Amino acid sequence: MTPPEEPAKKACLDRRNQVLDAASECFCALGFHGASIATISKSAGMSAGHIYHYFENKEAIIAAIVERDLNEVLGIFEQVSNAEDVLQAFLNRTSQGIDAKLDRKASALKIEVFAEAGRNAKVEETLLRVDRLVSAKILEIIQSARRDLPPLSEAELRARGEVLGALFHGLMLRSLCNRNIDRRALLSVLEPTIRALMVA
Amino acid sequence: MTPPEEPAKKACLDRRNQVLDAASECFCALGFHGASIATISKSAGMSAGHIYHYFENKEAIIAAIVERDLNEVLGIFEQVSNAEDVLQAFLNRTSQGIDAKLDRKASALKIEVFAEAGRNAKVEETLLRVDRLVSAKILEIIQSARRDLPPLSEAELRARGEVLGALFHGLMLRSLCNRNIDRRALLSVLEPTIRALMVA
Amino acid sequence: MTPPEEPAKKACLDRRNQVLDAASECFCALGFHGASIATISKSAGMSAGHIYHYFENKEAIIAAIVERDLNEVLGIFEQVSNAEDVLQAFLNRTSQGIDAKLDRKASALKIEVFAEAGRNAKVEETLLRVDRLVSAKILEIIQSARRDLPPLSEAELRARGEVLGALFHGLMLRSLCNRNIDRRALLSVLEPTIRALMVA
Amino acid sequence: MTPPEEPAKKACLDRRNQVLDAASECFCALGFHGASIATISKSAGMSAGHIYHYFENKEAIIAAIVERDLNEVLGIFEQVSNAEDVLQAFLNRTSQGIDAKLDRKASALKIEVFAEAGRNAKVEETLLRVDRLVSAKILEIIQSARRDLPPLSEAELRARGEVLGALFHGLMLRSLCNRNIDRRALLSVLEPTIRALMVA
DNA sequence: AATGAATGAGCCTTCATTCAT
DNA sequence: TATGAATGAAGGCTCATTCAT
Repeated sequence: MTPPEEPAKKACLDRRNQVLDAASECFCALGFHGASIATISKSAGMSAGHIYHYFENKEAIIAAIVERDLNEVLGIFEQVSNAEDVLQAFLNRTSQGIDAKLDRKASALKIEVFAEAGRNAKVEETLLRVDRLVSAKILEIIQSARRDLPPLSEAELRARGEVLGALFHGLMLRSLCNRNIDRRALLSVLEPTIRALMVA
Repeated sequence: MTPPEEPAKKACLDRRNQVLDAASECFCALGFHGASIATISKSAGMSAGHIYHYFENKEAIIAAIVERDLNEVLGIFEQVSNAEDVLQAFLNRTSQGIDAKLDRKASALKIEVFAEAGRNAKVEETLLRVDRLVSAKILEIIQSARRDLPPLSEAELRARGEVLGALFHGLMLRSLCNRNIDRRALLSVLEPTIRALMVA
Repeated sequence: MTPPEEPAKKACLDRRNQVLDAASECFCALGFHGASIATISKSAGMSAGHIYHYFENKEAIIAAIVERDLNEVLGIFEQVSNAEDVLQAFLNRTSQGIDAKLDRKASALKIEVFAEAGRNAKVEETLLRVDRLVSAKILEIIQSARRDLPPLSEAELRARGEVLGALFHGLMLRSLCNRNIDRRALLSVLEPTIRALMVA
Repeated sequence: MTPPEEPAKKACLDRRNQVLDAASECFCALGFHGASIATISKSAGMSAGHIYHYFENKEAIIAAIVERDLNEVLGIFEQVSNAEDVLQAFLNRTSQGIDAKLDRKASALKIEVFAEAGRNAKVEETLLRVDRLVSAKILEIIQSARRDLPPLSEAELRARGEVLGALFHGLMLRSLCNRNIDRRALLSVLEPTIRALMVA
């Protein structure tokens, strides 16, 4: 009922983030439905009722987390996109990307987001919105990497973007199936694959 | 009056599958938490209480569905693995694979499974067990496709398997982000990528 | 979620009425907001959750009570309307009408209904719907009593109906203000007033 | 710097009335339970916490409003009672009385008060206390109007007062049932009725 | 005087599960 | 085998009220 005002005070924002951090952790461990407001409030060191001073409802907490996480991803792609040699920048980031995707906790939360998007319009909207931005960035990156190559058809360009996306998204799911993925070997397989998808 | 054992058992199994089918549909549309036993029972044309004659609890229904779905996947890979020309068989299946992954409802359920695995030991066990089998099949397939090529190191082989897996798993997530994926273009990008991962 | 089916069983209807009776009592004593579902369920000898097998929600309980009470009133006016000498029948009922209105418990509940109608669309709808029927009956009664008199204009007829209605409705409020109303004296004042409103 | 006592007290009273006005409006629109302290404080342009500097609790706000409203009514009857020709004065006020009673918002609040009186001792006490005063005034008015007529028995006098009271109280309830009451026709029916109750 | 962060109790509602029939 | 009445434990959320500032 009391959504935070525009020029919210720092203390207020801190408290808000405190909720977000606690909720993130709880959602990771228990899922969106498994983590109750009571759980989160306990983890955030705050009464359950007070959480509603910072968020309209549980869904809004989820949406805020989703927004935060997705924007982080968006930031990374923007960095890559701004690099001199985008292909190289992309490949350089890949290693860190792998580490991120293979972090089971983090992946579990991301997967939760995808699952939630199927039933929660607000989450879906956020997911789609940010994904559109990220996808656009990826297409930019591919085109930028192919500066000296003949341009691709729109359809092919988009398809390559989707496959690249699938590759990284898919690693999250793999991390949940296999705890012992060999990062080094993975990287050595991923690199030529990415290179091929971008500049072949 | 009572029919002999065998048919009775069959009727029982049919009834069980009836629940599983109904539950599958409900879970697809509503998620594991969104679909209540009442919902499922209504959809299965059976009283809520009676469902407990066939399943110990809701978790068991989920586990059974996961088991069934994963075994289906396993079956597909076994078929491919038994083909004359495995690479070609794999590529042939890819088109159908794409259709399956881009079915948003079905993907939503699969994703739900992954999310659930993080909190539900039984589901995780099933997921890991079947995934181990599927992964092994994939490795077989790769090796079979490379019959005339120098063998890969264990690590590289596994990594290629993971990347192939990520590719397909990832498509499910992509389907949730983008409703308008161009199947044909996707296939034309996927084919050389898969080929490269298997026989390059 | 489980609204009662059309051919509901008797036991089920009994149980439903059991809730209605308990709720009526609780609402009388505590008001619609003061009486919680827990209170009602305790008073009905039933778990709180089970109440939702008979009513979609608390509002539906309120609506059912309102409906039941108002229909009772409607029935009385229908009886009067069907009498040989409606004026006399009306006057005869007046005494019982007074008793009903001066029953503080019953009046408190009715007043609660009026108050609730201001904020609860479903209750308002029920109140208005039944009141329309009752009002129409009253107009019929007046006209019937004036069979041998010159007809009234539509406006005057309606106004007389409203004043008659106000008289009885108002008694409920009076009963809440004054515990010691002299029924006999009241009747002797009411009778000529009603007579004048109907046949003067 | 601090202003002298008197004005300070006045400012305090003003602030108090500011709360009362805001609360009145909120209660009209939302009912006693529907209007939260937060709602009221927002409407009063004051923090929720600060309201507790002026009122012990929500109940006290309700009681104060009831007191204020009832005293207004009392004032009106006192004016009538002091008029030269009380019957005429009463009839003159009737038109305004009708307007007041047919104001649905205002009536809803009054009804709310009656409902609340059933559960809230403080409200009931106020209601009864003021009603006693008002009733006494009405009896005075009747007697004064009958100056040249034979006196009524105590019981009959009181009964006439109750019926007059019921008439006006009842109009509030009628206004909630029927939005389209014809004021003019109502007045023309009410006038002879009142006249009869007072001087017949 | 004034704020608004903070609490905690309580409310309505849902749902997995059990059990008498 | 089959039903559905019944329970009880949460869960999300609201709100009167308090208190440090």
